[in-house]
Amino acid sequence: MKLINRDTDYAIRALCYIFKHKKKVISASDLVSELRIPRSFLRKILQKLNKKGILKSFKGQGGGFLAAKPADKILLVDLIETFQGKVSLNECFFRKLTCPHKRTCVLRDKLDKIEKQVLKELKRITVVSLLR
Amino acid sequence: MKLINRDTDYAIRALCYIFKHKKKVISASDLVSELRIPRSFLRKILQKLNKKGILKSFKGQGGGFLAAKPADKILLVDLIETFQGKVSLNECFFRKLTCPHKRTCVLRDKLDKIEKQVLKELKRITVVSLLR
DNA sequence: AAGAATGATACCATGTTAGTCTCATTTGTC
DNA sequence: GACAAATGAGACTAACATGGTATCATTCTT
Ligand code: FES
Ligand code: FES
Repeated sequence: MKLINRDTDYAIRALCYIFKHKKKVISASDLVSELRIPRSFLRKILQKLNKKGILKSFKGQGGGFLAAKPADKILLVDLIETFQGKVSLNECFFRKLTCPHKRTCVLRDKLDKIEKQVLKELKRITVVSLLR
Repeated sequence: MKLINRDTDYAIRALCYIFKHKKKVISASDLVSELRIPRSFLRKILQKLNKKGILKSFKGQGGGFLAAKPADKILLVDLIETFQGKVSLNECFFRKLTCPHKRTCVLRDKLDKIEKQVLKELKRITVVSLLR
């Protein structure tokens, strides 16, 4: 049961590197040799970060990526949702249909509470807070 | 990202049924027709609960299962760990080896804190609290 | 001895995760 | 303009996890 999968993890590392070299345009190649992440995989991740407006991309020779917003505006929870979908700890299994107990289910209630706590914490973690 | 998988979910339903019919020995067949869980799958789950000392089993004609301890002594977290392994939200991916940053990693620190909170909550939920 | 139950365990189908590959497009430099 | 260096888009794949099935052995009651 992992809160963070590999895509998210790599995204975090890439972002940290990019923020540590602010102002310079960083290419996928730079990141590959620095972070030792498989090239194609990393490229997919960078593209996604670009689409989400977290990075800005520049094509062509000398191109690469720049941060599109300040590090303290990038929340961990946004990265998680970008690569793993909504944080949802409390999906009910009942026959794959909408669960008939949804309104009254005690377990659902309790897990919802836990989810809210986790979400609150995840929203407090930004890329700045990971830069050490 | 689910906190509870299908095995655990089924285990909870089975336990609730068993506790609602305390004293009677409940066979897998009873549970199958009541809960509409695939027979073989449910049997595997019941066996595991037995091995873990949460249920007591009786073989032979008229056999089945009884709760081995009171409902308020069965913690949700125990069920989760029985079927899904230790709750561990903060596994680091770094090259599948022990991570060189383990001591200093800021992210690890923050996720550890979240994990502790979740664990604390999960320990407060028992089967009693799910019986409504 | 027969039948009803669980114990143990191997097997299988499907979905998810992590990763690869190819080709198209854009851009800077000569 | 040609070419090389970069990203964009998206199909494809290998390995693993999840959810479920099937089989045979063992035990217990009658
Ligand atoms: S059983 Fe469906 S929401 Fe709880
Ligand atoms: S990078 Fe390995 S524990 Fe954080």
